[in-house]
Amino acid sequence: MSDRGKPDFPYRQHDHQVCIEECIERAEAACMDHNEHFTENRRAVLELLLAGHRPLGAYEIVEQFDWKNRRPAPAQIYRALAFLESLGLIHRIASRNAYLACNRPGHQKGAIFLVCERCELVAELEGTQMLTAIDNLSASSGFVAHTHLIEVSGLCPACSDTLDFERAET
Amino acid sequence: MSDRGKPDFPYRQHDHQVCIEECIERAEAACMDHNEHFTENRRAVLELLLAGHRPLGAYEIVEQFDWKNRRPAPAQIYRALAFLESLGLIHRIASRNAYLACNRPGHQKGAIFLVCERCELVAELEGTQMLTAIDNLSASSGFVAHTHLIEVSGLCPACSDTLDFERAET
DNA sequence: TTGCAAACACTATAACATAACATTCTACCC
DNA sequence: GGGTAGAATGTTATGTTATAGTGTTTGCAA
Ligand SMILES: [Zn+2]
Ligand SMILES: [Zn+2]
Ligand SMILES: [Zn+2]
Ligand SMILES: [Zn+2]
Repeated sequence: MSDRGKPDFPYRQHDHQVCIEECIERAEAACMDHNEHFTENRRAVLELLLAGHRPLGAYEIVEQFDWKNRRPAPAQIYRALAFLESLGLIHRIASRNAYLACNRPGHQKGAIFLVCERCELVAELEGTQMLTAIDNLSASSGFVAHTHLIEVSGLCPACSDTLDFERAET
Repeated sequence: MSDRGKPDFPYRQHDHQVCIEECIERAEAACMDHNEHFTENRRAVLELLLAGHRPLGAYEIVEQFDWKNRRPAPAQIYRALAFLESLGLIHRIASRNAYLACNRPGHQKGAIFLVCERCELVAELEGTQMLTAIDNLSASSGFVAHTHLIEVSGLCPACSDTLDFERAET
């Protein structure tokens, strides 16, 4: 069992191969559930996103995608991204125009994204409580909330330490 | 004195002319403070954004901008937007790729945006408490937060009522 | 008035995303 | 198997958002 879902994941050391395999399995299961096909294209796009806990732009995916010596057109990548997002397997990071593989099984809604400005690592935190608080705040103005976007930019633990160290050295 | 800053602003009826004038005055003051110029271009862009409590895309601004019979290039609009944003006079609404005039004097940081999916009206709520909560949550993972993006999509009070009414009629 | 820095004008291009339509694949019925 | 409907893909083109680069004008001060 992985540490996925714990608050300091993915900052902690973990077996990322297992991490990837779990996500792929989860994707297969999700497709089953929805009577959809986990086609080679969709799998390939998801695998590229799973390679690291960092978001990729659609055109970065195009560039890295040389499966069977083909170079797919953007439209195809965007189709796969839309499909994966509709199943909650990936998320769009609006502040980066980029896409991230979801790592919280069964919690596709209500995430808070912590985006490192230096290394681009993204952590996806459970945010249900925060969202409830925001919904209540909205409701007190008469606003009916449907979807939420919460992204925090800053420094991940490793980059924060590195910069502290560099500052101390000078 | 306007109702600006109260939780149900701008949903409530208000004298929008006063609303605009206050924002312009605030912009002039902010430029003074920073030893910057409130040039005609910058003023014109801000005025277009102030026309309604809804965000405009940069290219919408280009289209509406026929000041002195000129049609400025996008670059010029983006320069004005960057300037105004640096002074906290406008905000970028990431989920819409659009720009909104700020209506919370003195609170350029820590806003929560409520974006109506139907009429595009945007309310800007004070979100300091929420941000503190998010910072604490981030910090418990070792993440150092710098900037925050909180956008909620849904229905404003008026649109929510309208849709309820339409559903009741059928 | 001369010189400097900020702002502007203009052109081009980068970066991100979708529309439209033809073709291929897949599941299912006969 | 052969036909067929719907899903997925391949391909081309275009739409949309944002920035880079370069030269000119403007405002201000020494
Ligand atoms: Zn991992
Ligand atoms: Zn980092
Ligand atoms: Zn107003
Ligand atoms: Zn509305």
